[in-house]
Amino acid sequence: MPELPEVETLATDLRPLVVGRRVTGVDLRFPTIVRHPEPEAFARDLPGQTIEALERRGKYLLLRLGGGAVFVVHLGMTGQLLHKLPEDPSRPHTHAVLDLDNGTQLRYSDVRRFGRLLLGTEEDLVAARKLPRLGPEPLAPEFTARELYRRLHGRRAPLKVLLLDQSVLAGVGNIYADESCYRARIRPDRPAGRLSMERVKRLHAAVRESLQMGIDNRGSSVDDYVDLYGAKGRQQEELQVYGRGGKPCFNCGRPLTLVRIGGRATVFCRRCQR
DNA sequence: TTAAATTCCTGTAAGC
DNA sequence: TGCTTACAGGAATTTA
Repeated sequence: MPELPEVETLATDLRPLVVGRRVTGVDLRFPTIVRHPEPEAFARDLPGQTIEALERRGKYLLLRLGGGAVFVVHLGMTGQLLHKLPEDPSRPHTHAVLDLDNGTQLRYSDVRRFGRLLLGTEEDLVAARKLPRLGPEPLAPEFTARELYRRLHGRRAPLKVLLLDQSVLAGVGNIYADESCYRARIRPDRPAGRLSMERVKRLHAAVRESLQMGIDNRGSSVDDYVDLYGAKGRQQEELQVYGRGGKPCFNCGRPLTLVRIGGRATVFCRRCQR
């Protein structure tokens, strides 16, 4: 599923294709995928807008338009954004198609429909509770181990739960949370607020390395994730623990433990992670 | 404020 | 073979 590295890959590929382009038409085939404003207003207001910049924030894709407006895409679990020509066949579960002024199309498909499309100013979307307040960007230079320590300190929830909490840290999902804990050699069920500064430093480095490796490999395609052109990433081949419950740990050979933490499947090594 | 539980959604796979 | 059921999970929402 799309997490920070997958959305970053999409943003990097998409930027040169859409920045400077004007949206000439919107075909909204499954209107409820639009969460703000009303689908009718969305389909009416988006055409005519020019995409001036494209950014990633956490797992969100922000396409900045004129006048302070922003077109927001969140892929949920199975959302896909594809760059196509009008004559290309339409995949199943294509919920929205944007026509661009160079004759190409941006198509959004999403089997489970956990994703969402938004349109408005960032302030309005936050005020309407459609765009949550996100924690820091894990890869930003100003995000330090001390900052992570401060955000975890005093919290009683398991580390895994807080790594998944987008208001604590933006962009980490189930795959990279498990991979980061393994890399840091910390049990994901440990109360986050009791970790020593030394261990938080290790965690901080592990989170950043796990995410950067994901970006370098163009994302993990464990479920439906594909890039703009429908191609899979390579990071799923590098995963150490995610999806490997019961299989041998690559470090010590012992079977990896599968548990549920915060309602999420969590895999870790009882010997290598303490 | 924090934490835990529930909900949304459908394709896939396991079990009978 | 064909049916039922459990499971996958990001994040909003509800409850405690």
